[in-house]
Amino acid sequence: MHTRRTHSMSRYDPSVIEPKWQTVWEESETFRAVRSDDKPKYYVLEMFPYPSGRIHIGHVRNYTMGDVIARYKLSTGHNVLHPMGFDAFGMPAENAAMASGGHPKDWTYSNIDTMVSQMKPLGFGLDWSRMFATCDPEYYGQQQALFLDMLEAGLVYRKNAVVNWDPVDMTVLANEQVIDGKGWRSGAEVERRELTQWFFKISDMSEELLEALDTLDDWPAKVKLMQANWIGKSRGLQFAFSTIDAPDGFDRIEVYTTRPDTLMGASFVGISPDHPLAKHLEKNNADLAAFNAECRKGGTTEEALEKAEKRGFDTGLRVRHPFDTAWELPVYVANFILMDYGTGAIFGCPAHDQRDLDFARKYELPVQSTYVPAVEDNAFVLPEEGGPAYVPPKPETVRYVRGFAGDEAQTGNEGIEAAIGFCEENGVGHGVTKFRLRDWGLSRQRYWGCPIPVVHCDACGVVPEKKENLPIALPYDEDGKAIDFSIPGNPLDRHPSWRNCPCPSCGQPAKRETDTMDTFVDSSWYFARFTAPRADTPTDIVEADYWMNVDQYIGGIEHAILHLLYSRFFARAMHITGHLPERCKEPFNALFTQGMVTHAIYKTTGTDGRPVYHYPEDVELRDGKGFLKDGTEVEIIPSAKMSKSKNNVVDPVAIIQQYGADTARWFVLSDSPPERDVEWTASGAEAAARHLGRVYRIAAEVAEANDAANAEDDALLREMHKAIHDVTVGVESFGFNASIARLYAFTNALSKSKAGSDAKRQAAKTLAQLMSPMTPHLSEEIWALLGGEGLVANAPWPVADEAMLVEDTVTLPIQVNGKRRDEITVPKDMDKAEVEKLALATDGVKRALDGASPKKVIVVPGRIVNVVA
RNA sequence: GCGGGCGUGAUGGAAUGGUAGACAUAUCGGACUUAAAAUCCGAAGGCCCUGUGCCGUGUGGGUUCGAGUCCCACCGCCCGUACCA
Repeated sequence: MHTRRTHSMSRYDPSVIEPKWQTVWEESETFRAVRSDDKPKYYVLEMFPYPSGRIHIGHVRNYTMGDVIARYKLSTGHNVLHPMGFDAFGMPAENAAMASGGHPKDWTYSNIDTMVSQMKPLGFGLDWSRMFATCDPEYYGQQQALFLDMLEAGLVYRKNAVVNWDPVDMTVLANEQVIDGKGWRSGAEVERRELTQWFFKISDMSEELLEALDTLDDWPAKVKLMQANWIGKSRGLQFAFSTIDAPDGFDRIEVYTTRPDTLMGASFVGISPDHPLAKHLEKNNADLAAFNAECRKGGTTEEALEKAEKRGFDTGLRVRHPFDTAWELPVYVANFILMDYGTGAIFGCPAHDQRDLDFARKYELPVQSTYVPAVEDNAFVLPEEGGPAYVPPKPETVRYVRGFAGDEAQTGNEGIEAAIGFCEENGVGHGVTKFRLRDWGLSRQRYWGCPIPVVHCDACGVVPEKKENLPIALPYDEDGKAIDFSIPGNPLDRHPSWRNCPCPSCGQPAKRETDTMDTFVDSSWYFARFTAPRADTPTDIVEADYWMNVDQYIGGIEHAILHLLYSRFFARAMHITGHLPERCKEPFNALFTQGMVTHAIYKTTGTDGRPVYHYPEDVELRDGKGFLKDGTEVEIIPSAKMSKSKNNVVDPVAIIQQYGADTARWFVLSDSPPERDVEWTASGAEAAARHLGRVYRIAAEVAEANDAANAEDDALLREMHKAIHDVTVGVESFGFNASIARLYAFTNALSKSKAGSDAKRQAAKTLAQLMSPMTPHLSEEIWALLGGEGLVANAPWPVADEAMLVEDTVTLPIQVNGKRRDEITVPKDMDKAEVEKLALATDGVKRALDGASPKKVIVVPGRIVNVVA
């Protein structure tokens, strides 16, 4: 058996070992997912990558975590589906074409080739046969079919919506392309402009998407909380102010408020610059028109709107207070009111809202409290007397002074309900429930996306394309001439022939829709497509029924809201349109959000004044400062998410080539808890490689050893069972770093053990198995070396023997007043009174008590004793 | 601005409300070596009056027999903020 000499196997050489086992896995189809009723299925999925060019260390971290789970589940007897694909549509491909010529398609597929060739040497247990990219016509054609089904089901509609408009480039800008309110290329001040766009009716599902969060037991609480806040269910009062001498059609202004209990403290009415009344009034009011135009400048992000200086314009119009017709309130147009939320109009109560108070002080409007703290507080200053706005949380008890519910102290929520009741009784509006969640605008005025499969016909209007004509594929060129991507705007709009098509309804000449879909659409159903990636319908219901749901989904916390919410919506839409079973409405059973890999950004300023970003490998660090090769000092921005656009990415390929895939995998898992962000540093990779070499050496020695069984065996086997237990718990709870720490300890124990060869071989084989999800190649090698049966990848996961985990005695720390003073070692199940007696007799306790008698002794069995003096 | 999260030695981090710093990195010392590397063994939170002493988990309060952990406030950083993916 032992024909090879220790000498020849004492060196661990990943460049030989790793390709060898990868070939074995591939030839034996170890990770090929095939439907089977023999074993329970397990679907593990990591959020698929964008093909930015090369993989970075964050990808390695993310996909290694998923691979640990996939390999662990395989060895616990599951039929595992672990696929990989590419989220391949999007702006960077167009930007690349714009910057350096070429075609987005060529750029994208070339990047995919590169990234696949970089991922394969990492030895991930993936079913590569299921791979696809969302820019494959076979994928996006099925997405178009889905869109048509959703259109038919009433889940899609058109309406006007605001976009960022670059008035110089005459093009729509993404939020990312708006920098400090200016277009990134032209530098022109961005304007907000309305376009007719396609929308998914996600808001119809607000209530359901909110309530179903409670069923997601294996999702992080923080993600559920973020989604709940984003959906933003609120209870409030909707009513109308009647206007005085207003233009025709504007005799009422509808407002929505979540604090109707502050109605008697109202001081002004505010409307959005995009409110129909504001737009009407600006026609005859040049100053207002100028003010509104000013408000419409700058980007459309909520952040930009909220952070902008709060400004208002007095329209001169007045409304009557609903409970006092003599009480008139001014109507302001205000830049902080969003047309998209509520009715686009509010009333301001400065006493109980800091933003309204700032506004009131700026425009010298009255301030009047409707409630005060329930308990006397000398430090409290009324807002009308110069204090800050008094804004207690709704469940807090207050005393109403101008409310609707009497004098006795009550909570804000009670006051709100009383106010709604009073208003309804008196015919002033009604209580309503509203959601913050808006419908999902999916139209993009860009080339590199999935074309929206509809046709505009002069006679028939907007007509869905026929399914038999799908896919509506993107044209590669302009009828033989290359598309010029350096011209701003969507090339589909100016394509000579692609737009022209017969109307699917009447057959007359018509025009294709040139908007493409938001790339979030592509990523909202790819998980379902992986169950049958070549099907000629969006899903194969038999395959989907077998493989869905995703049992474990893994991805970045940055996707906590949009991607995950859109996917939850799509799963429901796919059920409604017959593409997924009802039980798949929540498609992800368990979610794990891993932290981001961050790295410093190195920045200089180019001759044109724009920032230039430098790769870490081009920067030399000296005394905390960074320099380029030519000696130029760079600005160091401490730590940010790795991003291609900032060039602060670290290429893992060098580490893989130098130390091997197992070292890279072991290293990215070993040092940090997976949910936490990590500042990337390669220092330590060499030490990780040394450790794996040591494990191999120990295993090789054990394979050669020939020592009789002895008294040390039991201790080693106990260590082994404890390691099995702890590593398993770690892997199941994403505590990979804790599992690895435990494996270090077990390796040290094995290395020092004087046990017999049989016990050592058992321990070493178990060590290889426990390491196999993280270091699969090394583990296969050791497994084979020690005569393991078959592949370690397929070997049943070891089970800890409970009897071997139990200790007979336990060491209890003894505290006096919470400070550790001594310890005792006692039988595990010694009774409390006995433990107390021994504890009080220790030198440490006697010294600390100094003759005094203890007031109380707390004995926590098996954990600690605390003497209270 | 708003929503969510994080903060522990030189460094990454460990710790069901129960001995803070496991495990590792870097460092230092020793063994082996002509030497170096590799390997093996060991040390190590801070402070001083060197006592079985005091302090110590971003800052300040609170709950508790006991707080890194729970609660409140603040500071700093990160993520998201609906057209980056």
